[in-house]
Amino acid sequence: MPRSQRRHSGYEEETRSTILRTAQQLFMEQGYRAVSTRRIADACGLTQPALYHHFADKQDLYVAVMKENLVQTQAALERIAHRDESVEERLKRVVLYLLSNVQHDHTQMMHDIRQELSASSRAILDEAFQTGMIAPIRSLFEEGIQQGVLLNQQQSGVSTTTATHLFMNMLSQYLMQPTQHFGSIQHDIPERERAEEVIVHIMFHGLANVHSTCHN
Amino acid sequence: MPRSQRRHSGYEEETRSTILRTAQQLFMEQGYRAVSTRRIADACGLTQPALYHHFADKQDLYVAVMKENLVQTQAALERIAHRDESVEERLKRVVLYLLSNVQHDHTQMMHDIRQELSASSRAILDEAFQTGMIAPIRSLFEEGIQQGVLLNQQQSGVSTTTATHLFMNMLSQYLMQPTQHFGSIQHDIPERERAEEVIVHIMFHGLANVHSTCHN
DNA sequence: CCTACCGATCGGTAGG
DNA sequence: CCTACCGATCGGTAGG
Repeated sequence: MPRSQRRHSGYEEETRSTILRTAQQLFMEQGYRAVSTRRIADACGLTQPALYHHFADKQDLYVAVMKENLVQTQAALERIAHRDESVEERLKRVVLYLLSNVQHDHTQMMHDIRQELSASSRAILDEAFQTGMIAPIRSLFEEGIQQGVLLNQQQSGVSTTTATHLFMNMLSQYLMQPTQHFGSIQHDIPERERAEEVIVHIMFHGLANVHSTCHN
Repeated sequence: MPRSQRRHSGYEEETRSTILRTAQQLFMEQGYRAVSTRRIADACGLTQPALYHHFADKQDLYVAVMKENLVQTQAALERIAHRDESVEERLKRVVLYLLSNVQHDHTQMMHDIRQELSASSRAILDEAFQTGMIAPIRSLFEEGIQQGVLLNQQQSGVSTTTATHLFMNMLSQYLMQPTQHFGSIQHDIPERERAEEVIVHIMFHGLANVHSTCHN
């Protein structure tokens, strides 16, 4: 349907969602500080002051972007969690989802939230991050423990929360923006397609040779 | 010994090393873009233009900081690698060293190198990073394979380079700057003191319950 | 949603 | 190593 048939408020909503979508991509790629409000506006075909009709300030826009991102992520992760598959299989799906749909490096997001935002914005995004990403993944680890396929904290010394953070940290390697030619580092990450196998395998079985460690 | 007894060139060297030390700490904590040259100068008790007597520009300072950092890291890691201990034990020492002495979040450094620097600075630091951090840790993984305690790439599907990057990524969780009150996230990372046990344990043995997975 | 503009701050230079 | 200053860019506002 052509844009000219929409009402004015429809225009506003469409513009707002364009800004959100554009800003999300830029913030994900480059982080809060490196993305100026003018670059966001340019990418939307707007002037920079126009952004301030839709969002109070840059922080407000960033918070809105991240909240929407995390709400979508939560829905997707809970859909994955309810599949009738093994915990291991579902964690692989989580990796695949996060790599393809949530391209935001989780350590960069944590850095931005902690270093660039006010205490109130920080509190809002902390909540959304816990609920939208940490909790759904952590419950997969907890389910693995209850099923007896994963060691509990007394046995392994690792809480499900720590396991979740470590799990997500392992993703960041595959989320970094490739650059024109970063020499050997880029060349040294050839297994992008099998990231879910690698990460979940290490998380479950590690790299030890069982013939030398399993029978002690 | 009082400063007034030093020669002029001694002054210059001392100032240069003060700048390097100060800038290192600030860049580590906050990243390239968030640290202005004026803040570095202020922290050194200098005016901002004085920095340009010692370094061509901000990038040049950043490169010098990181190169020095990586040279020290390489020396320390190679000392650890030559100890007469198991690969597992030496990897724990690597974790402890990196957490206490190289407080720079490795994903933040990669981000800065890729996003903020010119191609030539990028090439220089890529080289230093490969030589100073990746290579020493990777050779520990390779030694583990040769000793038969770790699976090789054919067996695990994970190259030693990938293992090294994942290993370092797991550190970032413990390297993030704590903030005044970041709610549950800060509270959810209580095992800072045992980071080396947790990380190396997962890297070797994973979290699977061996009674349900080892005999398949 | 635009034009026009603000003060602040950035990296960097001139000149001594 | 300083003072003084540059153009560029930042986030944000005024006024329509």
